[in-house]
Amino acid sequence: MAETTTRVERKELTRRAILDAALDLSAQSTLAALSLRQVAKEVGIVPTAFYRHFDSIEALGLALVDESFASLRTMMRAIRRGDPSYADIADRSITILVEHVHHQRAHFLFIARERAAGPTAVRRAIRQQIELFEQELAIDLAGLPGTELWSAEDLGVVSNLMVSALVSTAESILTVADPATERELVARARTQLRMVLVGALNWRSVPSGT
Amino acid sequence: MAETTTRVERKELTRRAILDAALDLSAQSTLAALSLRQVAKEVGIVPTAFYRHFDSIEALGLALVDESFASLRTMMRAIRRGDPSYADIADRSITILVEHVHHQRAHFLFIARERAAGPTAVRRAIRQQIELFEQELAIDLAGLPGTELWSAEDLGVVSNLMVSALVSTAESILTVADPATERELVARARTQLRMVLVGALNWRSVPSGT
DNA sequence: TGTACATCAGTGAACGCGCGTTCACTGATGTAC
DNA sequence: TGTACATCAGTGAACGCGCGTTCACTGATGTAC
Repeated sequence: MAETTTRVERKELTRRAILDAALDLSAQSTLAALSLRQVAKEVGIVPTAFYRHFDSIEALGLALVDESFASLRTMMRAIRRGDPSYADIADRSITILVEHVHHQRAHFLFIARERAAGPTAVRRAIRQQIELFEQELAIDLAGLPGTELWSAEDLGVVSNLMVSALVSTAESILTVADPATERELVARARTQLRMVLVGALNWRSVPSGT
Repeated sequence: MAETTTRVERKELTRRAILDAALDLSAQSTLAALSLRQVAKEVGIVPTAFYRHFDSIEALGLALVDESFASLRTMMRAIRRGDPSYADIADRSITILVEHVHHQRAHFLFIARERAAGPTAVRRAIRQQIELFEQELAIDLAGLPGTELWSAEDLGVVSNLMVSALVSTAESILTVADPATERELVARARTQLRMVLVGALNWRSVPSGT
């Protein structure tokens, strides 16, 4: 029963517990409606001890944004690995997205929610991260065969559309419970990403009125 | 200075004032963080008078969902009018969307926010309305030349993708202040909708591995 | 190794405040006759 | 048209509660010597 942890380690444990509790509790409505006292109670500390770790709920929210996108970046790297053809990049993106949505469910729920409803600083941080995500996807697209002549503008248009579809798919997956519906969603998302790539490769050659 | 309004008319005026105040005040964070007392204060009535009009803030929220989508349906009808070619339907959809986002800004902000963060009943109501919107778009698509052989499934995939892009565009427009950036967003959205249509018309003919 | 002092995560009382909701009420408007 | 009664939107006091934040504190852990 000897104490095996240092003071620094125990502080970090409490910090983690606060982050986890906030992620959990904010799911019931939103960060904006979450009280410091609820979090403290859930963690099992006195309300004032909260201040040893964060200045405010908003500051806590920014830390959660960082955490959530760290897991997204891991996902991005997984998609980028390997040597994907066009069909691959659609398949791989969706497969890995679905896997991460399940594995990091709380983080994805948090982002989906606070993107639109969080405190201003939190919303801004999330938008920045999604833009970054889009830019990285544009770089990936630039490495694919057939895109050599695309402008930076073209790449941006396509990656933005793909990210919109991915965000929308992730949000849909978060709201469905049964696996059958989810499989349909996933199949639809796969088709959509392929359509976007096909459309992007063809659209300049199509007369504007047809 | 004679009273020219009936009791019923005055009650309706107060109800409107409550809805407008809630739409306005909830923009500062979200419906979940909005108090009945704030609304009452803004309207200029005593907190308890709120109950003469709504059972709770959540009930008020559902009324706002109805209102917001009524304006969206007006938009849909505007898009559906006329005899659009493919190029037209993309142009017209974006033009009318942008116009309505400006004109009904508060309603669009409300939907964007509460879709992810509102009380459960409010979220569900919003999702239902967006699905309805998608289904109506699928019907419109079915009337366009070139889609005769598409299955209901195909129509659903395309309309879902288009609605995702439109929702994303509307949300982006709501967050940008300067007209130049907005013009870029609009141009991008136009290109995206055309790409989707081009992709949808071509994708079956493309070998899956290319 | 032992001692004296510093650090600091967590405590607990206290504060003033805004919250949703109850209740009995008021008085202008509406209605029946 | 005039009167007596019913309706009901809005009032105002009161309630118990959870909120964020302040403050002085405790006592285990860490550090200097």
